Amino acid sequence: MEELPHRLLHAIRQFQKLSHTGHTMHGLKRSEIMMLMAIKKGNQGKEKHITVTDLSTALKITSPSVTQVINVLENSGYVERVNDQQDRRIMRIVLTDKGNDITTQIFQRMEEKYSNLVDFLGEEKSNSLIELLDEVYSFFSKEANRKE
Amino acid sequence: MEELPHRLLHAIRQFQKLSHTGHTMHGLKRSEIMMLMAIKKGNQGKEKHITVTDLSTALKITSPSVTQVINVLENSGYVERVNDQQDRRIMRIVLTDKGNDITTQIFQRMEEKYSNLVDFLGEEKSNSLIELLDEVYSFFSKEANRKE
DNA sequence: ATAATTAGGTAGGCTACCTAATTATATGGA
DNA sequence: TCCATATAATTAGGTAGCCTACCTAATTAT
Repeated sequence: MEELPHRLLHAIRQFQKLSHTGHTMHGLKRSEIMMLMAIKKGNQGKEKHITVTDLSTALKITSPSVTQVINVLENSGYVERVNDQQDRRIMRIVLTDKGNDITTQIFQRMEEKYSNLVDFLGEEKSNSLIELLDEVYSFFSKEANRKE
Repeated sequence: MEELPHRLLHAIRQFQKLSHTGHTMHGLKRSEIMMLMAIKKGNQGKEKHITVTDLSTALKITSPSVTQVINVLENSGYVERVNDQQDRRIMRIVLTDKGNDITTQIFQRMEEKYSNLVDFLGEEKSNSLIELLDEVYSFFSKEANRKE
């Protein structure tokens, strides 16, 4: 039996390779899907629509990266940019009807996919996994900061 | 409290973002480090050195991708290509002394890093995590195959 | 007024992959 | 023995998803 740290390294590496599979639908790329979900989530039940900066924070990518994805989604007619009236530097990102429809479908499919995973793992294990992933995330985030 | 599937999705997404941080040292890229480790591991205690095809399988990337990384490592003097005598189509990849030294250091640092993680989590949780990551991996692999 | 900051955008580059086509070699069967 | 096919690796070119460096416009603080 290999040592624990090596087995952990291997399991993590293997798991992280998954990020490049799946998550494409309706001809949208993974990054676009994540953006649409963040926009819908950010706008839910709020009177003010989400901004580029908020999206950058939510998705943990830089604002130029947000801009690029929004450009694609705007050209495809899924979102619109609306100038804020109070602060004219701010762009608020709004889903079009078409964008809203597709994002609703995306949420449904994601819900389905991850519900299946929860069924597969069981509720207890799913909760442990969330907890463990958070712990590892904070461990590596701390480590990354320490090395700056 | 949000629903379990959504929390799981979020935890997984967040965790997978980690793959783009860390893992660079000695001016080597993540892909190059992974390649060096695979070469050293593949050559350990074997009379025949590892091939491009073996590396492709081990790292789960295509053989053209292996070739590219090997080119960089060869130009930097970390590895050498050696023609197989029995089958001259085959290239065997060998670490140079310089390559071996650096890979030994890489293994040490990885060992240290993941030992720290194991210490942080504790042995029991580390084992659970490995098990859970494997389960999720097999779940999504199955799903990806099903959709082909 | 002016300095500093904030929000967002543009241009260009990088990593880590990929697919398709090509070259070189090996091998099983007519 | 020759050929068709298979296999190993490489070459050529592309893509997704980020990044940095820098810019303008607008706001806030002095």
